Amino acid sequence: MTAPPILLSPMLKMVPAQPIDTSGLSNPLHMSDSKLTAINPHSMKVACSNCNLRELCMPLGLSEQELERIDDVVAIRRKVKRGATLFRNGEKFTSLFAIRTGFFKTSVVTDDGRDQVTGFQMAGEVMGLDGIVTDHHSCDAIALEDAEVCVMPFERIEELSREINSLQRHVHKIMSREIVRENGVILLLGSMRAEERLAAFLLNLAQRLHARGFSQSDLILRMTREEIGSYLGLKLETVSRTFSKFSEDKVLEVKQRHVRILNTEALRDIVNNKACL
Amino acid sequence: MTAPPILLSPMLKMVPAQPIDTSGLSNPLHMSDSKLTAINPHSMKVACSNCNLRELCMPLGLSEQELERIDDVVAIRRKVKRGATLFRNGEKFTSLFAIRTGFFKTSVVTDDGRDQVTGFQMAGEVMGLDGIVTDHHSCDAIALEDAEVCVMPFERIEELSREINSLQRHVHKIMSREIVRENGVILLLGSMRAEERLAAFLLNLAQRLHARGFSQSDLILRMTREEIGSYLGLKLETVSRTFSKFSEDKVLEVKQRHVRILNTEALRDIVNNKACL
DNA sequence: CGACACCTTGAAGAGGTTCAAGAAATGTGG
DNA sequence: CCACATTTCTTGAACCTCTTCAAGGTGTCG
Repeated sequence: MTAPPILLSPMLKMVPAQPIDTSGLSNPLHMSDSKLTAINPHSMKVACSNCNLRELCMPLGLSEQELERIDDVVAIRRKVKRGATLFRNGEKFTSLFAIRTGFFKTSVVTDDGRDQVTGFQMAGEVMGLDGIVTDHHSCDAIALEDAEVCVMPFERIEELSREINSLQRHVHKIMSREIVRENGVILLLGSMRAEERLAAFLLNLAQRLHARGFSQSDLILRMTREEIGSYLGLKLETVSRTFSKFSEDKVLEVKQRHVRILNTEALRDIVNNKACL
Repeated sequence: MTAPPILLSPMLKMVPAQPIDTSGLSNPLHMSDSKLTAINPHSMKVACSNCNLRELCMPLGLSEQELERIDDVVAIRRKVKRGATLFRNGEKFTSLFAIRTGFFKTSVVTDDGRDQVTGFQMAGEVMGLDGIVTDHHSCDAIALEDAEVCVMPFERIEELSREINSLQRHVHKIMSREIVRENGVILLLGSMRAEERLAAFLLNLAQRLHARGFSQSDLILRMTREEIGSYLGLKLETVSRTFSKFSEDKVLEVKQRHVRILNTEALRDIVNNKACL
C-alpha cells in the first residue's frame, strides 16, 4: 500500500522537474551539431553537448568546461541494422552504449538453449552494464529496428568520473536504476498472473514512450508476441489471447503491433488486482 | 550450449585464484583487530585491513596506504537481530552494507501488498545498491538470523573511489554483478519449471556457501519454504512437494531446513533439462 | 507443556501451455 | 507490381503444471 511503484518506469524518477525538449526525438536528423570537421562535412563531430538526448543519458548541471570534456566520452557512433546484434554473450566488454535512435532487446540464454528476454531498451537508455563485472558480456543486445548508439569506452568513463563528481554520481545512478528495474521485473515474473503482467508491461512502455514525446495512448510495438511472451514469462499464445481479452473488454484497441490504450485506469486496476471492484 | 552459466554464482568469478582463508567465517569472534581503543577495550576499531572477509567485499592488490584509507570507509558496524530490518522500502539511502555475519533476504512489494523476495544475501555480499538512484531504498532488507553488517557511507565510498582506481572499479563490479545476478533470477522465473527452479536455487546456494568454507553438500536453509517459494515464484506447498520429490529420487536428503545434496550431477541435469536422458 | 510457526500431503480446480489449423501481414524475386 | 513464401498473429480444444483449500504432523520457544 505504502510502497512507491517500483515497476513502472523508475526511469521517470530521474527525469528533471522541468520539461525535457523531446521534439525530434524520433528523428535523428534534427541533430544540430555545430562543429563540422573540415575534412568531411558529412561526418559530424559526435558531441554530447549538442545532443538532444543529453538529459536522458548524461548528468544535469554541468559547467561549460565539464561539458566539453564529456564530449570526449563518446568516441564514435555505431549504426545497428534491425535484427543485428550490438553485443553478444561472451564478447569482450569495452564500452557502454547509449541509444540514440532505435529500439533494442536484451536476452540471456540457458545452458540448454532456452532464451529469455530481460528487457527492451529505447532512446536515451544505456546498455552493456552487465559486462563490467567479468569484462565480458553476459547477455545479447539485438536491435528490433534500425538503430544508432553512442559508443562510450568504459575506461574513459571511469577516468572522467574520477574528476567530474556529477558524472560519477550519474554512472552510479544508471547502474542502480538498472538494478531497481530488474527488481520490478522479478516482482512481475514472481507474483503476477498473465493479465497483470501484460498490463504492467504496456503501462511501462507507454510511460517511457510518453517521456520521449510520443503519445501516451498510441503505441507501436517493436517486438513480436513471442518476444513479449519471453519477457513476461508467458507463451506467445497467452500474450495474444490476453491482448484479445483486453480488446473485448474495451481496455485496448489492438491491430497487430499497433496498440491504443483506451482505458489507462483499467490497466492500472488490473496491475493492482482491483479489476473486479 | 556455449553460454557461460549466468545463473550460478557470478560471485565466484570474482573470487581470486588463490584460496581464501575462510576459517572462522561463521564466527565473528575470530576477528583479530590489533588496534584497541584506549577508552573502551571492548569496542574494537573497525578495520577492513584486518577483516577476514576483505577478499569478498573489497578490491585486491591494494597498497598499504590505500588499505589504511579504506579502513575509514567502514565507519561503524551494526548488529541486526533475526527478523529485524536493516533498511526498508522508502527509507532514505545513505550507506551500503557489507554483511559480516548472518543471512538476509531482500524483498519488494506491489501496490496491493503482495511481496516478492528478490534475493538472499550472505557474508561478504553488499546490500543497498537499490537506494542510489533515488536516494531512497526501494526494497526491504531483513535479517534471517542474527547478523552484523559493516556500514559504508556511500559518499565516503564515492570520495575514495575517485582517488583509488581499484576501489572505483570494484564498486562498478559489485553493481554490475548484482545486475547479472538479477538477470539470472529473471531467467529462472521466466523460463524454468518448479523442479528446475528449486534445483538451480540449491546449486547456487551450495556454491556460495562452499566459497565461504562451508560444506558443498550439507546446507542449513536460513529461510522458510514460503520465502523460498516467493523467491522462486512458487507457492510454499509446491516447494515442499518438490523437496519431497527430490528426496524420493535420492537427489536430496531433506529434514526440515537441513538439506544434504546426494547427487549434484542430477541437480545440474534437472536445471539443464537433461534429467530424462 | 502448550501455543505457535512451520512443514507435509492429499484432492480438486484454475491458469497457462501445447498442439493444431488457419488468417493476416511482410518480404522477396521475377 | 504482383505472386508466392515466410513470418507473425489469432483462436480452439485437450492437457498439464502449479495453485488452492484443507487437514494433520513436526519442531521450537517461552
